[in-house]
Formats: sequence, C-alpha cells, structure tokens
Amino acid sequence: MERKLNVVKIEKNYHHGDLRQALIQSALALLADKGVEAFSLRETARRAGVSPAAPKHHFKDTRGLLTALATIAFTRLADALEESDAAAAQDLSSRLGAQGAAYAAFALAEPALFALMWRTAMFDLTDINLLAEKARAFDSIDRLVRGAAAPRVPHADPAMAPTIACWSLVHGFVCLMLDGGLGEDRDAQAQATDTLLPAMIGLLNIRN
Amino acid sequence: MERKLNVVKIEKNYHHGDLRQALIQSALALLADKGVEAFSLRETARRAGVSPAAPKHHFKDTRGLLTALATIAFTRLADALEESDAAAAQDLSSRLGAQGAAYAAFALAEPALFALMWRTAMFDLTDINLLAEKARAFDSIDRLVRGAAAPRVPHADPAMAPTIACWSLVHGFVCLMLDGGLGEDRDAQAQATDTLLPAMIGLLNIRN
DNA sequence: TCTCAAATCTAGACAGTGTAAAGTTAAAGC
DNA sequence: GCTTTAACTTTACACTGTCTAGATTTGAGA
Repeated sequence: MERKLNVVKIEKNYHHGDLRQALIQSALALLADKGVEAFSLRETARRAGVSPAAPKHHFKDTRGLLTALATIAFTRLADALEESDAAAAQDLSSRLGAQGAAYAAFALAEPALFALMWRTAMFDLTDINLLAEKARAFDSIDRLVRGAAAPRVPHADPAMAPTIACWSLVHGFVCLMLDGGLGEDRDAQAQATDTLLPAMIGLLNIRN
Repeated sequence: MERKLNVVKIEKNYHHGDLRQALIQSALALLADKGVEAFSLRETARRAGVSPAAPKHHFKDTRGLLTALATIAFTRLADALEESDAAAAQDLSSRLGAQGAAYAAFALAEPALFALMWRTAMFDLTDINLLAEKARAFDSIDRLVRGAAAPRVPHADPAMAPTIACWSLVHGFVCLMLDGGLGEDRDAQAQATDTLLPAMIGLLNIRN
C-alpha cells in the first residue's frame, strides 16, 4: 500500500527529519487555537504525528518548548518594533504612535503568543537567546523614547521614566484589552486601538 | 476517644460546617503559595481536609471557585483604591500618585491573586458579582482622573483617554514588573515602584 | 420523638496530563 | 558490513478535573 518510490519522503518515517521545527510549528498552531491555558505537550506531539515522549529529545520538557516559543515571540515583537520605527515619519510623536500601534497590532494578531511572553513561570526566563531578543525589543523602544545617543542605564534608574512610562502605557492598554479590562466587544476594542491609544500616547510628555 | 462535649465543634465532622468559606481560604493560601499556574482543586480540597469531589457542592467546578477568588480580588483592589483616595491630599497629582501606589502595593502584596484577576480564560468573566466589583475599581480610578462630575461614557469613547491612560500606565508597569519585564531584582523593583512610578505618572498630562 | 427527604460529603472510576525508563529502529561513522 | 549513537515508541506512574453512585448527617414535618 505504501509507496516507497517517492524521492521526497512524505510517508511517515521512524525518524522524522526535522521534528524540532515540526514541534514548534505544531505548538504555535496549538497555542493560537486553544490559548496558553489549554496548551499541552501531548497534543503538540499528536499534531506533529509523533509519540508523547518524542519531544523530550529536542526539548527537555514542556518548559523547554515554551521557552523556545517565547523566544520566537520576542523575536517577532522586536522585528515588528524595529520595522515600524524604520518606516515611520521623522517627528517623535508620530514615531511613538507608530511603535505603539505596532506593539498593539502584534499582540492582537497573536494574543496567545503575546500572553505566553509574560507567563514567566512557564518558561526559562534566564535563557540567553530569550534574553537577547527581549533586550532587542526593549532597546527599540528605549532608542526611540530617550534617543539613540542616550546612555544606557539600569531599568530602575530615574532617567528611564520616559521609556518605562511609554512601554507601560502601551503594554498595560494591550493587556487590559486582551484580558477583559475594557469590555469584550471586539469592535470597540479595535476602535479603541485606533483612536484611544494614539490619544493616550499623546498625553505623555516625551521629548528627547 | 473523640470528645463530643465541646460546644464548639472542633473535631472533624462529616458535615464541615462552612466548607465553602474553608475552601476559599485554602484556595487563597494555595494561590499565594504556589501561584496561579500551579493551582489545583484537589490540592485545595486536601488542604481543607475534604475529599476531591467535595468542592463540587459549593462550586460547580474549578472555574467556579476561581470566579469566587477573582471576585474577592477585585473587591480588595476596589477597597484599596477607594481608601487610598479617601486618605489622600487634595491636589490631583498627589491623589493620582497615591492611587497608583495603592494599585501597585496591592499587586505586589498578592501577586498571584493579582495575576488571577487577568486570567480571564480561567473564570467566568460574566459573573454579576465579579463585574460589580470590577466596575467599582474602575469607577474609583475614573472618578479621580476625570472628576466626580464627568458623565459616564463607554470605555472606548475618546473622552476616556485620560482614565484609560492612567490605568494602563500603572497596570502595565505593575504587570511588567511582576512578569519579568523590568528584571528580577526585587530591591530594584521596590525602588522602581517608589521612585519611577510617581515620575511616570507625573509625565501624564491629566487635568480635570 | 420518629421519619424521611434533602443537603453534604466520600469512594471509585475515567480520561486527561507531564515525564521517566526501557526498548526499538534507522542513520552515521569507521 | 558492523557498531555506535541518535531518534523515536512503548509502557508506566503520579498527578489532574470531574463524573457517578453511595454513605452520612441534618433539619423539617408528622
């Protein structure tokens, strides 16, 4: 029954070929489908067509897989922020608006992935790749708010107030929206993102 | 062996007396101990000294219990916000600072309970008591930011920008801090709450 | 006081979960 | 071609939530 003639190995092999990548894809799909709370390693393996214990060879455990997913999430966020800033106009306020919109757009496009990023009990927060991507995202914000020439200081330093304020404002707004703080109406949420968010950013006294 | 003479029934009865309340207490303790992710209905029952299925009579399921806990959380937050405003000075900026500090203090004092409030997939977001307490908390913020005389409008209304901005800023800051966005150093976090948060609120253009 | 129904809890079971240990298969290295 | 090693399966165990049926206690009515 099984045709073994195909050069491209489509039929199920014992060795998968690139199971690691396949698992990540399954996991991303599962996450998007069911959300963070309903995520399951077994279901991920099932979707990839392998046994429940197969992932262990590529990720130590669920935590390991989720660490990889969170890293991907931070990569995508950092990319989105950098791109939005590169494409934006020259004046600061519109650049701030563009980056805020990019942040919100990313979160609304992949809410489960965005939620995972902040479920720090679920993955390894000290993972070096994850930290790098997270720092890249943060730097993108900081570079815009405090200026490319501003000296790097610890997060808790008073000089960081504008950056953290900007980040907090947008992050908080997005979280409240996704987590039911601003009602459940999807249309109202979209409208809030389009009109309310820029207005809110405009209330912030940022000048560099 | 068992002394039945005590008027106050201390020994273990088949009927617990007030299992509902006991379960809530166990659940709150468990939540504080292990966090939201590690919460378990069976463990809650175990701590209350009853069988795994006992909670069903008082809460339909885990979701039901968590809805009760989230309602308690919103009640406490609303209380804290109202009290802080009642005790604060008269000028707007210090009142804003006080309420922001109260919000942060609540979240830092009970991080797991605070986290639960926004895990909207875990409980019944349409519960009428929960909605009432949540609205009370929101009204406390809105009353301060937009003034007691300001007309009530939908959340997405442009007039809401100051309120949502204020809430988003503080909420986002607290979330970032609890979820590792601002590093893991507890001392730095405490310092950030004391010095950075007021500075950030000061950056907001609020006048009513 | 006795009885009986309702409320409350226990016991047992089932389908899920994560993951550890041991066995099987295929590929790679010599 | 043979052996080693990596990749995967199988099996098993301890958890989880929740369903069912049954046991116990309480309280209300006769």
